[in-house]
Amino acid sequence: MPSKLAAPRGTQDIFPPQTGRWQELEARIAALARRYGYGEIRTPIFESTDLFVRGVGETSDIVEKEMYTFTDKGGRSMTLRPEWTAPVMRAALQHGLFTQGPQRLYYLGPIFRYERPQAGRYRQSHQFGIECAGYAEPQADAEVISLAWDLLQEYAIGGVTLYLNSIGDKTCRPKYRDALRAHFAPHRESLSADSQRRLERNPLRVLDSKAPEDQALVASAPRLESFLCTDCRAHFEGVKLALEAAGVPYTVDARIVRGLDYYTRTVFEFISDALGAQNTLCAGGRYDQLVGSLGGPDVPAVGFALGLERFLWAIESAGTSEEARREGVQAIAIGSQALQALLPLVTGLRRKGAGPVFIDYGDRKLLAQLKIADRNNARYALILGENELAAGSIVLRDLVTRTDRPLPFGKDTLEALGELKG
RNA sequence: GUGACUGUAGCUCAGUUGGUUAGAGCGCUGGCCUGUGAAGCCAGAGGUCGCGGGAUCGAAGCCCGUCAGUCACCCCA
Repeated sequence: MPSKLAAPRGTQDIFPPQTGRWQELEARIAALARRYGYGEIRTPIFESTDLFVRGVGETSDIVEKEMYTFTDKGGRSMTLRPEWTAPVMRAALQHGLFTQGPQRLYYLGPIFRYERPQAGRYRQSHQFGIECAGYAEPQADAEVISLAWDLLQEYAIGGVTLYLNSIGDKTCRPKYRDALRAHFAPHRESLSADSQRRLERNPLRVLDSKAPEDQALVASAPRLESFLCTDCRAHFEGVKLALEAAGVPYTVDARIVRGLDYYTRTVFEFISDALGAQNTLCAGGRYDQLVGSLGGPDVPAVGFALGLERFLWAIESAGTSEEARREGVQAIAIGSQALQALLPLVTGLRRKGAGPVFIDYGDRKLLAQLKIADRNNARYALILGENELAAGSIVLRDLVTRTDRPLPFGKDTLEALGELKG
């Protein structure tokens, strides 16, 4: 393989028919977002490095080791977007959107993270997500979750569980953090190396450790639930109530803590059992402090991000994707004279936009061209050879029923073919 | 960043204890079956056996390194 000219590690080239599946998913996402009243936002693919350091958090893994950072010719430090929320909030803030009341925005596009690729994880991947900004009310949390749920339902993706938790806010979380430290510190030597590191940086993350030696201590750790302040508790109850009203089933899981620093109160993940180790299809939460930390007013907000590669993977393993149907026409000319005569009809059919029109220019025999029609998944073949030219006719062959129908070949042929669709 | 496994034609893979010009299927190109499709027959193109070094009379098979891919860890969409 010419490794020198291969796509960079962790990126992929996408071809037909796979690009068709992407287009279909993107179209359905746009329609769904619109039904919920969300409008699309597009932001630059790179931003000031500082935006992510301040927005996502200095101690997050994204900022610590996963950013694609470069210096531009003006000596500014720039970073390829590793996540959308900070840029979206930056853009809304910059253009004064928050002075106009609550905002419902969705986005769809690539993100970049410098990680070792594996199943369901890439260095360039694509996310769909929404941000609902301006509402502190729990109904907004449920709305966001409900939209994600609907998308999963549309594709009949089974084996998905919604895990829900509240991680408190700036009044109650510090107390819980201290309690966790107090709980783990005496046993720090028996914790896994990773967890010992987590204990210093972000004790909450010890809770979702997978290391077997940590499990006993994790199980006996104090529950965040008992530390939630009354406001957070009320909010969490409100989210549950609104989810029940929306008919969205959930499972409360105290171990959901999320990796980004900006989350407050509600956090959630949609986990699929059809994927590999990277089984989070969609995740998000509330981030009431982010806009303020970017230098804006206090704007409460909630959102999620969904990984499109993982979503397409889940669709594939759910077997929800449809077989490619035969569509369009293969125009077949036998001989250069017939080709010349057929071209206007081909152009006419293409301009009518009824479906794909294929044609082979290679001076091949009928048999060879029918094989090409098969490969193109054409529904019909239009055959023009010497016999037809002499008779002033053209043969329309239905490639599914394998039946021929002669039609007069002339000015009216295009109209006669009007009913051809798929 | 760590670990395990893998790396032979466009794709999927053979290649037997190291031994002469490296194979198959599919795909591609051309031909045949005197113009009717997932077919058959014939022929052809296409490979510095990931790359570099080493030991050997001799390496696609062994040793070392390196790069890439896959999966997993960390972490996350």
